[in-house]
Amino acid sequence: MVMTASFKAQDPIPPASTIRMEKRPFAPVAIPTDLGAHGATVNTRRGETIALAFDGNEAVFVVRSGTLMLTVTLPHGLRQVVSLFYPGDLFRSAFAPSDAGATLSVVRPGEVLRIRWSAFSELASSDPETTDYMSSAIARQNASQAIHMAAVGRFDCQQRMATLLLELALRTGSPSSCGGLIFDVPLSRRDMADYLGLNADTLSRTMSRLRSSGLLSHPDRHRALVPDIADLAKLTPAARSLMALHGQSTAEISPFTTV
Amino acid sequence: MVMTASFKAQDPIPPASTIRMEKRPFAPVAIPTDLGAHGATVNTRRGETIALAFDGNEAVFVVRSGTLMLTVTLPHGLRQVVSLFYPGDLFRSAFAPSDAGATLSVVRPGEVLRIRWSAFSELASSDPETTDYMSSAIARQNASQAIHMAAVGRFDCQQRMATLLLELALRTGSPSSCGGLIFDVPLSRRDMADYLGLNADTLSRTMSRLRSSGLLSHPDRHRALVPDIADLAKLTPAARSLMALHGQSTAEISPFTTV
DNA sequence: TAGCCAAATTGATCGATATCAAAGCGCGAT
DNA sequence: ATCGCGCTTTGATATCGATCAATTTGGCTA
Repeated sequence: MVMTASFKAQDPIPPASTIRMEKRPFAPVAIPTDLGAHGATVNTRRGETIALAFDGNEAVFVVRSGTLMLTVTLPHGLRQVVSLFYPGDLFRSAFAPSDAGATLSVVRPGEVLRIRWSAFSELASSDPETTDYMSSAIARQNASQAIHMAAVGRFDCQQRMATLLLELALRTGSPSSCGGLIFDVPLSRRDMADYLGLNADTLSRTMSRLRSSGLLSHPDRHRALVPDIADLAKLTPAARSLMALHGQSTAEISPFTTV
Repeated sequence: MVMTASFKAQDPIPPASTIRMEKRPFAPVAIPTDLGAHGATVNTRRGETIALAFDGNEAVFVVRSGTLMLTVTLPHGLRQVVSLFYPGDLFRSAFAPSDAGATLSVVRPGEVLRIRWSAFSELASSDPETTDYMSSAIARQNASQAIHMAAVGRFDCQQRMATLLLELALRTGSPSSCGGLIFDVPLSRRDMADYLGLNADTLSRTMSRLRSSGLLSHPDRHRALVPDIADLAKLTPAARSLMALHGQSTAEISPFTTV
């Protein structure tokens, strides 16, 4: 039945209070265990490029471990890292734009499941577990992309840097023996800059500033140690959203004040 | 069967030629005609905010006509228009990030189908037409978002403006009686600026510059007339990608050179 | 261990865009 | 028709981040 519903018709510019979504944590839906039976398990190597199509077929990639990165390169060498894919994330070749020099590559080695799109979509329409997984993964990734968009479009250099670090910490961090959180920073400076829409020199400078203010230290080039994650969170306006998205109960990290 | 497939393992930085996706036009899949039977048809009014949840239920919105806009507003009043939804596009409430002041609002009046997520997902797993529609809409939108990301992250002011204008022209433009393409510009300057990650003043200035160079004229404030779309396309590095995405055969618009 | 190359850091300078402020214009309300 | 408010335009100035260039660091190979 079609009914012309009563929408919440409001003033052109509604009061802020009415426009917020209620808190809706993204309960992670696990990768179906038998998904591996429908495709190939691939051990990825750092720096490797993953072909988006194989045998002319579209594919779906499911990240079991490690991290992938989607990049577009437009004329004039304009390069943008569109998104990062962490364990549990899903990527379909058709998500990459045509004529945009899109590549999927490995920033952190791990295991990726590659499944023919035809096989995957068939499975998704017959197996509820796969359906749920796909829906929730896509929803979570879209929400994540929205935050990333806001960061690149609206944050200043330091806020962007803090956002990326917090994202990495939440996704792959683990408590360090000497207190604080330690995590891999698998991206090169250039990749980070291209992810954040910054110049690599500027990014390096910003990182040095964070380091010298004691928010962060580098045991080695591709690792970061954050003594107090709450201090880092204070630097990015997206802190609350990131925590809602990338998990860890807020309690683990609080108390902190969103700025 | 699990097989550890032979991936296209390449050098850390592969030659550009190997990393491009082959041209893969996004064949639009039409909105299933009987989808209306599963939800409510809503006539949207300009400026109206659409509640993302109703009765505490998640929903899916399918744009039949008009244009919607997803906005996030983070602390400090940082506002970003994340994406625009045109006819044929689909939005699920769970695509909006939590704790990010997300709103869905109407920039161009039209008709939107609102369906409970529970009903929609059930339908999607039983009706192949709906499954296909959902998959293809999401793929197309993701690809579009990737281009938008690159524009905001890497383009200068004029390139971003040209990108938006080309996007609008491709999506909603129609041939004008006096030659050229005419189309609605339903967004306010501020909304455009927030979409492109620019300051509204700067955007206005850029627009004036385009106008005075004859690439564009404004019959009225919310309309634009582009005498030669190819000239506009020359200004954005994303021209080819946009055309691949937002349709119209390239022939209609060529000859143009991508820059 | 030395040597080499790519990546990262750092400094100096420049420029594009943000910011601030003042008109100008359009549109709805009275 | 007039008024008044908000959106838009435009100018003057400030600033953050980009660019260019010179080192330094790190990692790999011989």
